[in-house]
Amino acid sequence: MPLRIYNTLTGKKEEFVPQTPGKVSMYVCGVTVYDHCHIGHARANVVFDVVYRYLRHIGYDVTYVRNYTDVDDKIINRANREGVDFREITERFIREFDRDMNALGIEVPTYQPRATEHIGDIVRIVSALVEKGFAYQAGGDVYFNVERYDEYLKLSKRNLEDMKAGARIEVDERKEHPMDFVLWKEAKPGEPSWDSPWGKGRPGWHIECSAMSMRFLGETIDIHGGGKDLVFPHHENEIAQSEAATGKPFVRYWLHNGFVNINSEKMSKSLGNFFTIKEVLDRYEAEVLRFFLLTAHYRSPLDFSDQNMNEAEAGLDRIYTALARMGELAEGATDDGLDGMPKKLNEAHAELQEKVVSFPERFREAMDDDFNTAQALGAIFDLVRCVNRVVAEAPKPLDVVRRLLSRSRKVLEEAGMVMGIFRTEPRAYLDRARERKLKELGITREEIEELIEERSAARKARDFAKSDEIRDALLARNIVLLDSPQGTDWKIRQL
RNA sequence: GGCGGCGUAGCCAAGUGGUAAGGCAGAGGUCUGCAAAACCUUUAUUCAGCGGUUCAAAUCCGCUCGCCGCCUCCA
Repeated sequence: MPLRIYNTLTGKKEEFVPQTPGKVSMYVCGVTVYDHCHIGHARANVVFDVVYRYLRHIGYDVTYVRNYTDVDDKIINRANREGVDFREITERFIREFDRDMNALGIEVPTYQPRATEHIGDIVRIVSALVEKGFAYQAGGDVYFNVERYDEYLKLSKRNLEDMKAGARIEVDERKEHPMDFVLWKEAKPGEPSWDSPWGKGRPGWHIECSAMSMRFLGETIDIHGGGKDLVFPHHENEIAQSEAATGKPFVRYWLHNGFVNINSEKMSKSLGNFFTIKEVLDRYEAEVLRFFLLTAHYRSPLDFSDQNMNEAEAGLDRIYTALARMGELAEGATDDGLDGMPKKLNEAHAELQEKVVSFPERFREAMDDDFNTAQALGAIFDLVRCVNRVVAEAPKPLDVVRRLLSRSRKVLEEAGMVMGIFRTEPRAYLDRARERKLKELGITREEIEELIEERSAARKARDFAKSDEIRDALLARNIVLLDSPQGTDWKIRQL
């Protein structure tokens, strides 16, 4: 099965065929660096990180560009408000963005250009558009004339007449058509500016992405991604100005991720219903947020709530716990020769063998179907259940079983690499998650272990009243005890 | 007003023509001193509603209801 991708431009899932065999060029619209990132930004970046990882996983050589928009009205406004140079704002939020992305385990793209580093490229494209008659100067501004470009609105599938009818924007008198958009903006006194054939000014919002995409990836690229809210006007305008300038298709596959919602409403700055990445990472492991973001298909809306995050945490915990067991039981075992293994296995073993051997294919099928991470997670849980079953039946497994467990861990970790989860050594993850929660609960590991010791002694003496008293006391503080023949472990109660 | 999307169990969520993955929560069981964890069994004769196409529909078509998004900065 080939990889199939939903293309916003055609409105269909299409087989993915890059223009150069074996190579993929991919551009994703980054953030405007004027404020903290919220989990909507986290989603977009996690989604395209998984796309990037998966494409490489299946053998493509991927060149991935993600920009920083570091000149824009909002940045200037903030700089004015704080009374600082705009670069102070952009530097600060670029650092924050990088820190957030790093925490989320987002791979660093091949190139991370900034708009201000490409003013020359931008001016060249705008000049070409003016020369070709697609753009016109009005005072110190340069506008793109949407009526000259026949295919305008092909991405968002609207038409100019309807847009005019529903327009809520005040129309600038100098525009030839109300929908014309600015390519180059004249600088007001005190604003950051660059020299251009039209005087001092700065780029309009959309042109930078065209310029950087062409600079690093060429005039036609394979994949361009971003949030659904960028379809219009941002990506529509990128297409218009790029294709008008080069006469070539700009992007072959357009990908757009759905929003993160709060109570079914889009999370956004203007509604004020957003959570920053940092806030969320104070409460949850970064992998929990990543896992949560991957529980739904990337194009679907995803509701952020405590309950949903807690469920994601429980799910990830379950997988990590199983991985830890696999690691312990399969220590030193090889995972060779599983396919021709003798049929002397019992039912549970046979099921595990079947599941583990078929897992990579199931995973790939899910991911090939427009990066269906929700389905991929289903396959992961399915395998985890089989593993747990085998482990529950045989605490001291035979060599063949240890080989099955070793392979299980291997295939799960491979899948985890693609999704950017299970990146931590399982015990280390579980310990860290526990420590974080202990702090919240105001109890220490030593305290718990002391009480467990005390309880073990009571149990040995068959003083169950005391034993249960200790257990209940811990439970009241949200510590759950897990007894096993190897001793007593503990975990934090899911709330 | 224009355009687009969504509605699958108590909750989250896959499934786009062949008879409903998975997770969480719930119930019963195994294990346990009792629990917890884990495992086993179980929980949608049915996919918002109504019609239609088809041998066959959650999946295609039409209508109705409800929710959401874009059309203004937005991941």
